[in-house]
Amino acid sequence: MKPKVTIEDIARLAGVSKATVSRVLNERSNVKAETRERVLRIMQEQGFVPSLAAAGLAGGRSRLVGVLTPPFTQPTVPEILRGVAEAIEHTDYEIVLYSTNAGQSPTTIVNRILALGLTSCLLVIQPGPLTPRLLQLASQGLPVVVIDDQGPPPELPSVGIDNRVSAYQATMHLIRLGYRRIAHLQGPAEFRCAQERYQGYRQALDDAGLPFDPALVFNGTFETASGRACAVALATLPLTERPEAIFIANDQMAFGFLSAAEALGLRIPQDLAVVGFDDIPLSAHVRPTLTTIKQPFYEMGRNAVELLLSLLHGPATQPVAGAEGGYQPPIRIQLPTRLVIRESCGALTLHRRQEQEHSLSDE
Amino acid sequence: MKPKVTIEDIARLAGVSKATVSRVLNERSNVKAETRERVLRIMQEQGFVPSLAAAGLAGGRSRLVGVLTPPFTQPTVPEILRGVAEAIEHTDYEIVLYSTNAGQSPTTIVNRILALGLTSCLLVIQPGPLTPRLLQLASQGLPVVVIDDQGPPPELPSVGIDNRVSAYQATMHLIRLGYRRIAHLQGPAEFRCAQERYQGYRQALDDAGLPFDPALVFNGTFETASGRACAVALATLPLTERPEAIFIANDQMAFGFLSAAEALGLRIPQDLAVVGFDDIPLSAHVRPTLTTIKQPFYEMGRNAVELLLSLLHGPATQPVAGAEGGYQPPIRIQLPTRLVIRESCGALTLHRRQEQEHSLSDE
DNA sequence: GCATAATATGAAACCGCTTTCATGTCAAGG
DNA sequence: CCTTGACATGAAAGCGGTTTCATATTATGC
Repeated sequence: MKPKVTIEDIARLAGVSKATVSRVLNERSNVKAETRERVLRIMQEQGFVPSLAAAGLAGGRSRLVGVLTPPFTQPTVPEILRGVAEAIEHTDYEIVLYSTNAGQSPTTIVNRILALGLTSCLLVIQPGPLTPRLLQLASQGLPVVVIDDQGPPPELPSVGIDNRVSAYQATMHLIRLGYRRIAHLQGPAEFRCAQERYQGYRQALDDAGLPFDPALVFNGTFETASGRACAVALATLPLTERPEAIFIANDQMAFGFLSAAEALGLRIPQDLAVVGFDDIPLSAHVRPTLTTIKQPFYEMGRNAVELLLSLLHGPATQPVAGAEGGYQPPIRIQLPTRLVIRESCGALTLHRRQEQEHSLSDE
Repeated sequence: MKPKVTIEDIARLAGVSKATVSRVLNERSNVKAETRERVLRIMQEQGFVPSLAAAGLAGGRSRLVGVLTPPFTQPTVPEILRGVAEAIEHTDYEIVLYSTNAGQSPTTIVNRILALGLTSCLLVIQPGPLTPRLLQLASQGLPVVVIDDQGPPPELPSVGIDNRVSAYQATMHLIRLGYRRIAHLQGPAEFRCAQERYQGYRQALDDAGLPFDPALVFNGTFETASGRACAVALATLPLTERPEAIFIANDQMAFGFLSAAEALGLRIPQDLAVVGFDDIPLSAHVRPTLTTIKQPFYEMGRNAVELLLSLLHGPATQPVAGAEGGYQPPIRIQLPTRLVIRESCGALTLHRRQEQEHSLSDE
């Protein structure tokens, strides 16, 4: 291996001290233009790239962003990560990836990450509740940005969507299509987003003056299997009690629902309209294709990085633990979602739609 | 932020020197058992975790594995990465992720990675040819493992599959189903795997005594669009010249083919049987579901990490540049693939199959 | 023309750990 | 009882940067 070019080499070649080279490196203002030029040229010539490790050690802060992710096979993750990676690319930071692959305790992982001292900030992609440890660290000044879920009061700077409004739109879409008995398959209660989506659903019913029937709300786990279970449960309902449509809290469950429905001879959307939530890649390919709320995962990744870096550079990085005065809630970036209309909601089968507009006007 | 516990703190608390603590840390043998115990206990109590950054700096080698990947949205990547992440988790290494998101030159990226001095080894997920720079570095002793593609003679230690044999199986499967005119949509020539798959296809035809018709080989780019283009090209062929089946060099193109075929009124598998290659998640969900060769991506990731670490620890890590004597080709781990039979090849529609065997005998 | 401030640069300490080299200790060997 | 090692440990020198503090240089004001 060729010996690495160090700051010392550059200093010698440029006839200056290491300190000056370091200043050039960090774009400090107090270096004579001429000197800077020379140093930069030499660095260029020598192909010098400063060691992140050394810089981190010496400077006390590092140029590494720790990214904590669920397994990549969770279908929303790759897009988010793509956004993260792309945003990082435009900076001089790098990504250290901590995948919570196995079922380790998140707290353990977080501890390990930080103790390693590599990264000085953290990007957490975590659907579901945050660990107390993370909150504690953040309150101690660790820059953290969370993608996706958020505890009741926003606890950490985060990037996400408005689940309530999005769910409202999804449900309202079904209502506008003329469906009146609309079921909901919700996510697990510990997920904040599951609750919010449920609320959006309720609100839409209310606003449309539709009665709410608790029997039409099913509990899911956000996993495919619970979608299947829900379809089975629906199919066993007496015909008169069957809903005409269902808003399913994520696409993963919707897939399970779709496949079970097919097996049960339930035609989608003719017998039952379905709207999902997420718009992951598969959603455009299942049969029938899934009408769903598109989450801007890529943008979420990008925005999260930007937010994190602004936190890092920004002034207010030091919310002293326990400090009371001047509390301001953590920044939350809320990105817009979009309803993607495909086959499963029945909107594309026009004659059907017209029928429904009739029945709507009856109201 | 709480002040980090350093090796010095531990040393003081244990009443030993930093050097001794370091020895314990690195599991050197020459520490009295009693001392080791004490130090370990104190480290435990203090929740001490050594700084990777400092260790890397001081030791000249680091515990960071650089992983160079294509964008995560390339569908084969997440599974590989999952394998990588899981394998890493069992070690005390961490992953630094370099995603070649934008269209930057790979050489630039590689240079940057190494110059950063963070990582002392590299895992390259790169379909397609390797950059000369990478080869050069590897020959200088940088431990590198490549996943997937491989230049004509294996140039670097790598993990992958036997593309030739797998393609052979795919094609042979079609042949066994009774198809005789079998087309091939191949990947771009600069991809080694594309060539090998083509060879496997040829070989299968030969072995089955089927004539090879160059007009039935189409050039693709491994992207969806070229699958569509191929379907269009096929559809314009006079009926008599149309193939009965096609082996498509990757699933991505197969999807394009499938969707275009549908639009063109070409029924799969009745009018044309299709076999793909990769078995990415979508493959089980497109309509018709895709018969394909399953690549063990997850295992590839795991094996690559293991290979890389063994290279790192192993003795022969120093192939001095230019050294001639005792050359041994780089290790290649070849993982088995599997033919996954789904709808698109027609094997599942039995009656239909019989029909075809009839029409076959007519020829 | 000289005091004073602003600007540019260098010397050296330091970040947390590894490693070399020196030192100290103790058991075996003569 | 005194070597001779083997073993255990400590002191100190880095690793490649950053940062503080001091110093040298130049610009500014009166």
